[in-house]
Amino acid sequence: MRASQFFITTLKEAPADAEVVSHKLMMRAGLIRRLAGGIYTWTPMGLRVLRKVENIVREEMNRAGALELLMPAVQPFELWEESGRGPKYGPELLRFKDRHQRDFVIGPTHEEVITDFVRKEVKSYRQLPRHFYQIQSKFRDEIRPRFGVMRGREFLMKDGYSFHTNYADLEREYRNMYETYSRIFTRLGLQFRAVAADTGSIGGTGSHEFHVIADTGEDAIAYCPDSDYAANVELAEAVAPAASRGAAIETMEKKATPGKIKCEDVAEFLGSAVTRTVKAIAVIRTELAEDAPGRFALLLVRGDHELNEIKAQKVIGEFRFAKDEEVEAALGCRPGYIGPVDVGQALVVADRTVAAMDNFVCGANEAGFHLTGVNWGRDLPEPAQVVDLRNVVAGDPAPDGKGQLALCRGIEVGHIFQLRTKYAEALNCKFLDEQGKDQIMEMGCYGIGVSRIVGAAIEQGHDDKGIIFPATISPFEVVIVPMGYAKSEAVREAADKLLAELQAGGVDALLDDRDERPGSMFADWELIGTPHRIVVGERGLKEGQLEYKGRTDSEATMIAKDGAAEFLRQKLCA
RNA sequence: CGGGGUGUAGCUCAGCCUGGUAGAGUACUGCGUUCGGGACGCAGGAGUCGGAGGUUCGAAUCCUCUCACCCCGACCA
Repeated sequence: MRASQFFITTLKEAPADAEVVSHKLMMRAGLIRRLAGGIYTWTPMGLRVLRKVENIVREEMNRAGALELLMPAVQPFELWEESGRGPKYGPELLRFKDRHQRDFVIGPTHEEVITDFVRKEVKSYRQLPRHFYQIQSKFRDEIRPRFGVMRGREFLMKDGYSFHTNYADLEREYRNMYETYSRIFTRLGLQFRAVAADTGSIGGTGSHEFHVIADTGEDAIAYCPDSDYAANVELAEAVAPAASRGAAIETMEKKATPGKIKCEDVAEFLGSAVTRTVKAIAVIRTELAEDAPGRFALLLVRGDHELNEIKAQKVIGEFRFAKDEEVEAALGCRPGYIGPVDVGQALVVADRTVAAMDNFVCGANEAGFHLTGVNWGRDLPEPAQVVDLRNVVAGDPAPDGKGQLALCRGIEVGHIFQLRTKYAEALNCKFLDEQGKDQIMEMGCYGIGVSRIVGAAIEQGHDDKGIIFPATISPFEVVIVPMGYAKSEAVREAADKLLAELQAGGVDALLDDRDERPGSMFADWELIGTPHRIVVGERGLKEGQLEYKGRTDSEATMIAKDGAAEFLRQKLCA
């Protein structure tokens, strides 16, 4: 490829709406351009990267025995009604009507469509197991698209679905995919970690997420440095404290704490520790009738802990945070000074840590006052439920008992699920077994965020000059930068010859024959992140030499002109 | 959806408070000089000042409404 025949649009400054490095650099390097919120055009430069990622994914999926197919982006809404997922998926589904007023959606995922396909095409145990996948644009009407391609509304995804006669075989394929994903992310040159995950709205049981480790990641991951335990914080269990509750030595007292709402402030004001305070979060359980007792509930976590809403939901069902008026109606006090003492009909659910506390501080249900020296059993009834309600924090004991948890952040680039029979049952996807009996199929599903990987790779590989792409996904593997291509016959000849040699050897090379000043060309290619650069100049040519510099090398090195193509081929194999 | 902020040239932003001829840098076009680390000079094209309504002799500037985008909280590859 020659730059004059390609399309290069770099920017000196990133658009103001780009927040994270990968988004800024993708804009600056001209990989993507925004069309609307969370919707991007991939330029020829960006598309090269996307295609390379896609092809690695494809190769490994094929190698693992999965079969590629392509399903429509547009799906009849009927299928979503049949699976029962229509109402649940809700506003994220982009719905529309065709000219006959029939309901359609732009697919956010394809469990329904693939299950419909398989239920129609696969009738016998002899046709199983089967794993189909596709690489296709998805659309999810995200509440808040951001970070460019990392959380777009339209994005490229590899989604695979496997079908089995029994659970053991599903587990086998699940392990196969676990291995395959590990291979894919390794080939992509990413530093990643597989973590146990919540199964979210897709449902099912076993599930792992694959995270690219990056500080800008949207997910928090808890892991144990001393074992292989790793889980999304959404899921990571906060185990019950080892120490049991102490004796009720203090008497309960009401203390004025004017203007002190946050637990830290209250603790400081009272000369106590935050770890002795209890935070009460008022919620409304929306599944219960308006006047049902316990519809209004108080969730208690220690002052320095954070409520885990997913865990809470598993215990008390669907809920939302109570409005100020609702809190006042139930407790006679606005949020800020609420607590679990004397709460009438309200359901009190305590985190395990809170249940083990003694002589603690909490709100007095009276504006401007807190209670100190509060003790379970003496000053208030034992909590109705004692459960794991909070996010784990660094230093918590690991649930596997093998040390302490540490936290890091990650970008979710892959997710594998054991769906079991959830969709097969809803959509009546059956096969005939050896005995000629109808059986529901076991299903697995496996996703990779192809476009997100590009962003994640940049989050992990960049410096102050720009992107540092692994050679496997760089838009070009080698860039040839001639000094005075238009002026010098010798330079032109040498550059053309090297390009031809590299191309003949299957190297993805670009010759920058633009009539630009050297500085701009260097800056452009460092921004774009190509891993290998050859400078062709009259100076070196006189000695029969070219100049080589790897993207992360601090110094350039001179290499023999005649061996340059071979030299680069070896660099690329290394 | 709730809370905060921003909309002026492709991009980054000034001008707005205190109303009076729409600006700079960068990018782009032409010419010349330059040419191994984002060159320089001259000339040029480019903006219904997000949109609508209002106040005013006069609105980018003040008021109202609207739309879009960004940031902080509930989703997911």
